[in-house]
Amino acid sequence: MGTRQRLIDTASELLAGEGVDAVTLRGIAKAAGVSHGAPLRHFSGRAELLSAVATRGYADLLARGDQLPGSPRERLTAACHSYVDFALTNPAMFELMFRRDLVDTTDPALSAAASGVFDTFAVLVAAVPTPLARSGADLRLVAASLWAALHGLAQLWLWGGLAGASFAPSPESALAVTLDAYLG
Amino acid sequence: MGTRQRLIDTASELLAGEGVDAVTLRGIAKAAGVSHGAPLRHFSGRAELLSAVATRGYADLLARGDQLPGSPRERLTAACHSYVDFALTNPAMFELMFRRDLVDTTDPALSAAASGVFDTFAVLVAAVPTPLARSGADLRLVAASLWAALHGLAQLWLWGGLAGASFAPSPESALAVTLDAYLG
DNA sequence: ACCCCGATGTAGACAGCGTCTACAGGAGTT
DNA sequence: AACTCCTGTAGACGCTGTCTACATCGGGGT
Repeated sequence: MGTRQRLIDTASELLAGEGVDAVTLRGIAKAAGVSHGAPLRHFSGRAELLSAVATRGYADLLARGDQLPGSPRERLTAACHSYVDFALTNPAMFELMFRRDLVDTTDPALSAAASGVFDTFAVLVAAVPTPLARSGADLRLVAASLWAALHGLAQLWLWGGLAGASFAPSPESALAVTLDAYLG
Repeated sequence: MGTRQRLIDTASELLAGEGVDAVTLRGIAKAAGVSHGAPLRHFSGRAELLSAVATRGYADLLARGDQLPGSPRERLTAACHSYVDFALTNPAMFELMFRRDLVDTTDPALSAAASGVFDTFAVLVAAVPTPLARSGADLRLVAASLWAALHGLAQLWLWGGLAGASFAPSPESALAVTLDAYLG
């Protein structure tokens, strides 16, 4: 296996195990058994390496939402659950994927992977006759709005702010309310 | 004015002007005209200083949603618009407020300010007979879900991902769809 | 066979960062 | 007057990302 791929793998493991702060170029190099300058032979800098990691994160996320069984409505609800579940299961990867300061937002592979996720989700939304769709709303706008709702749910949950004093909802119960709002 | 308050003010200006990455202890100290070690006489570390800045951010946000005129429904929609508008107008502050790695999440003043925002929002939601409320959903759960939807909208917009190829919605149009989903 | 050159990896250096420690002055108390 | 706490300064340390100089090695052209 090439050093480049080994660096990406090592970074992914470090990310999942130690969190996003622990993913430093020098730490990755040490964990991969190379010198601290070796990563710069394969990536222009930290942002480019992390972009490669985040790109694989989007690919993993897409693989979850793709080819789900069931009716259009079932597939959409399954995709929504899957999105939140991905974030809660891989919090560090989820954070990296949406941290503009850590990745190279101009990376074509990264933006392609990200758009792939949204496009697939938009197709799922378009196949379900939601109340919003019946009222004539733009379907891509509905998809963006629902995606944002799921995204905010995951983000706020990871942030820890949804559990206030004397109020500790589960992510599932909040997600159920969200899906109720959109799917009727 | 005391040095402590001057440091908070300087950090806020630096945050708004240069972004969250530029808010370094040494940079704040230089901008405030003190030595690089002076901030540590007033704050235990960077996290505590940034927590004070974020606390004021929550206070500013709360001031926007408080005492809005009109009917309960009008006040809720105004608060929703206000939340997204705050994020889009103060992107660096908004990012800082939800960056757990930058602030001290155990700071009592910070968590109190954050809960104040959510509690105020929850009161606004409880005063409006939404379709979800009529169907018997927990009102605090509805508030959390709607808050998450607004939050995700702001976050994804700042992230830049809502504008895909051949699809460039405005934040307002996406927000309108979101409000439609929750308020019917 | 030889040479050369590009690719790959190493080691050292540099500036910037947060944080710790030693030191200096100044204000207030006893 | 002496002592103590508060505030500020200056230097140091280890960490980071990144740059540069140098070594090594393998394949292609003469």
